[in-house]
Amino acid sequence: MTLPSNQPSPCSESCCRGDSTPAERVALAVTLCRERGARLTAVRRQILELLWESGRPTGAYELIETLRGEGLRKVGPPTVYRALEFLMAQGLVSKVQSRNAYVPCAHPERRHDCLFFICADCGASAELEDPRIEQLLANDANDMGFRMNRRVIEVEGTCRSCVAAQPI
Amino acid sequence: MTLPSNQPSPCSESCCRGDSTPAERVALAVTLCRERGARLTAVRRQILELLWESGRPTGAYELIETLRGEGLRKVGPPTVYRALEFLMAQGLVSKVQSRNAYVPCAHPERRHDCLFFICADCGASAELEDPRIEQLLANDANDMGFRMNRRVIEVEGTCRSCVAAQPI
DNA sequence: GCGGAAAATGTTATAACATTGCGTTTTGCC
DNA sequence: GGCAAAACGCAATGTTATAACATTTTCCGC
Repeated sequence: MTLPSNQPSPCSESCCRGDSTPAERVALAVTLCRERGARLTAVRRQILELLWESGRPTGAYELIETLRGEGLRKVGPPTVYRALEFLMAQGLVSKVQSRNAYVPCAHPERRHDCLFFICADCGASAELEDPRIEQLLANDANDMGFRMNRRVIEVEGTCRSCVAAQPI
Repeated sequence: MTLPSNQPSPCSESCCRGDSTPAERVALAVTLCRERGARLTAVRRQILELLWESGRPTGAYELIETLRGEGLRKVGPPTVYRALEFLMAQGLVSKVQSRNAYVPCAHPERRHDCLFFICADCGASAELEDPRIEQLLANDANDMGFRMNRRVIEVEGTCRSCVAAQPI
């Protein structure tokens, strides 16, 4: 499958691997980490799994609650934050800065910053890639003599299904 | 002055009102608020002033410190957060989500979300407007049936002068 | 000016998010 | 098996933000 490189590609929708199960997502993560010689330990894997199952940006303390509830584990904040740090370093998870929450990344095999559309109504988030925006940002940075590292793009609004469900 | 509408316009640089003093910035804010029937009270004005004087994204608690230091006031967090909320509602200030910090806006007269370039080295931030990026985001949102409200775009990197100052 | 409503601010406490420091356990490797 | 490095558990604490309620200030019609 080859996409024209100047088109945006939605990544949490029905295309891409949008229909993959959390288990499949985690399996991919396991493979990637093995290839990279990175250690996807039990806690780390569990947290990634929870994020995929959650389906929306999830806070660190919410993850702690869930872990404590489901397991026998006694996890503290540092454990979770360290795991999230690892997952972010591997490109498996991204932080939604405007919500202090974390989402799993649809394309961990490619290293890129994510672009998120977050529904204020249902809380769901969709990941998108739009190389045209990347390009413009890169150009703007270049024009200013600015050397770009990371970038955050987050759009807040109402998703299709919540718009549809709304009263006039 | 008429700018071609499809060009990005840097707003904390030497163009735009980049050479305005904090006092001039505050004066503009006073005018705008008067026009709008919004009350730019003492605390609110002071905080806006501090932000302009600071020259970099500044945290709420840092503002509290400074206010306590310079004045006789006994300001608590709620006071500052309420003031920031007001200033943001008026488009006078914007929050840098990736830093939990606040910056004054170069163009309070126009209502728009800001795009920031933040130097990881010196902490300075530059505001930019790029209608082309806005347009692409709007199109992407539209394609997904997503109704867009707010958006956050923050680029982290190294600014021109810090790049220049760096060892090879 | 005066009284009442609305807005803004002060005050205390607490919620929510994140990190430090240090000791213990697990893992990879020779 | 033994060692070093990495990961984890744990307690405390730091940082950012808000809730709830009392008090003060401002606006506005009279």
